[in-house]
Amino acid sequence: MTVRTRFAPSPTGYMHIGGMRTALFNWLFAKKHGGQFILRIDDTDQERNIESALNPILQAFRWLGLNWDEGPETNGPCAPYFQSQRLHLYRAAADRLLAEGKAYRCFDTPEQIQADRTAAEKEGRQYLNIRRSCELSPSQIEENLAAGKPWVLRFLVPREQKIELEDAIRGHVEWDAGLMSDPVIMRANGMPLYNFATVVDDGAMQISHVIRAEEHLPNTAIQILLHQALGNTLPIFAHIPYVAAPGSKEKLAKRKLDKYRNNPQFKILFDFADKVFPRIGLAQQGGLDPVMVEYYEKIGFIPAGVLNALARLGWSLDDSTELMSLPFLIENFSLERVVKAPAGFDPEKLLSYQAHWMYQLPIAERVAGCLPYLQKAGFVSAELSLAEQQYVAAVVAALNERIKLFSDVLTFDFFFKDEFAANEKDFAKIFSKAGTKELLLAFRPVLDAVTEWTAANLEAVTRAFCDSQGVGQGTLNQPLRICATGSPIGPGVFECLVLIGRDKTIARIDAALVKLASGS
RNA sequence: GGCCCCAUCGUCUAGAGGCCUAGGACAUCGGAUUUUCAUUCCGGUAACACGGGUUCAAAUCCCGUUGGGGUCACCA
Repeated sequence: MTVRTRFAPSPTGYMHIGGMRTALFNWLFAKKHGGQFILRIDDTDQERNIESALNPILQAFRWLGLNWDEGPETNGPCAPYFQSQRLHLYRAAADRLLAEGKAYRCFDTPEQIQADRTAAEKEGRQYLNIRRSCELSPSQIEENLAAGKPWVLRFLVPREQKIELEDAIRGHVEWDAGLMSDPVIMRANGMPLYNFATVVDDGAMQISHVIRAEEHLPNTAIQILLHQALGNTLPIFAHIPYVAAPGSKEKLAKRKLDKYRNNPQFKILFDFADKVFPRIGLAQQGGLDPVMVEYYEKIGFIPAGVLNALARLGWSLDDSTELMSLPFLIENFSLERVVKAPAGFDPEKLLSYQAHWMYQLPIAERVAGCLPYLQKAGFVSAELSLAEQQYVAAVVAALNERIKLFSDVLTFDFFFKDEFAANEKDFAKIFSKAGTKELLLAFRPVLDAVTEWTAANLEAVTRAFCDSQGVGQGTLNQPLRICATGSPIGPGVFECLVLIGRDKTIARIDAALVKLASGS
């Protein structure tokens, strides 16, 4: 059997990070078994269909490097892959069910249905369709149709049946069809409903494994019935746990975003957004938030980090393997090792995977990743000169593991800005020590006399000076750093001085000395 | 509320009856290296929801309780 999996997003304008995890599992399973991964667009609900809402979804797949074998743009043997272009298939299947008496035209108005529901609730019994329309004679139906009375097509649930499922992850699950109401499969406007379109397409596209989040488990009962009615071979179902909000068991949902802002684990991601997006010209965070895959791309994560974190959400290889590349995942992924309980999304763990994979990235790629941030922030020109290119490369190399996200380069803006203000608190703290100001003052001419402006020489000069003054080197290094960079953190102080350059360094120290003279 | 699912450190997880004095990772707390920061290295704190069974033996099997969650549309 050829393994064929699919992911069927609705074009909502963004790619949900939890949905991405589901897509990843589908993709990995298909790749692992040499099968195909299909992208199918569920765009049957016109109201939910936003113009150009598909692109962010495709972009998320492209960014992470998850290619689809069949789907939009690539097409394939089961084209088209947009459900809105497959209506004839749903209608044909619906006609068949109607002709075979497995579905019926329901003329009940929505108000009537609602009244039935309310009545059932009042009496404390489970609501089931009253199936009035099934009592209609053929001539009465003809009359209704001729009169243009609106109707929907409902699937006639075989109520005497028990539905059994052997889920690849959950094991045996069963339902009593006698408790299920007849689902609408075609709308009044002739559009199919999700459960029906899904079954028709999964059948037509010969999907072998339906891997999806567990919130679809209740749908599965109906879908199994529908598959049976249509005479389809049942796919294997695998219901993976949903992705929960950090530190909770609740499904991660975009509409709960406001609540997440106060979530301590989630906070770091919102903080990144607040810090970075305004600096790269994205007002209102560019409409991006940590529920969306786009957020991670725009804030400067790399695919390997995100992929590793996603893979470990509800899945593990063994008792110790944490760091996994995409090729490694393909080789080792299995449904058997998917856990059953919901997995809380953990931004901190994501960050640790990110840090690891970022450091694996060749320096040239790290530079390439950082550049757009510097350009958008206006620190380097859009048309990069060779000198700029080399300077950025030198800075990124010096920053080394201090860059975890590409956008982290903006934290070290003192390498790029002419003007900066030292952090008052750090500045005051460093110069609060008696003699520090005087030491720097005495060092100023020594620095001026330095001819060879290299890290090694600067260190040697500084060391000699400190020895002559009878103080430890650290006593001078920190004042030097805060004056030259404005920040108490960063690469080695001499590396910083070299990158900043002689003129700027001396100018900055002079500015600090003026400030100290007037201040205290 | 009906139906369904789930339950091991704060978090992600290992654990298929004896290898469990419950392992790893992230976070956290020390300590060493780095005269900043980050990295790296060592070490510590920290969990089987509860109650009954079954068994010589249960985190692991069964039942119940509690708790959490999903889903109940002419959304997907």
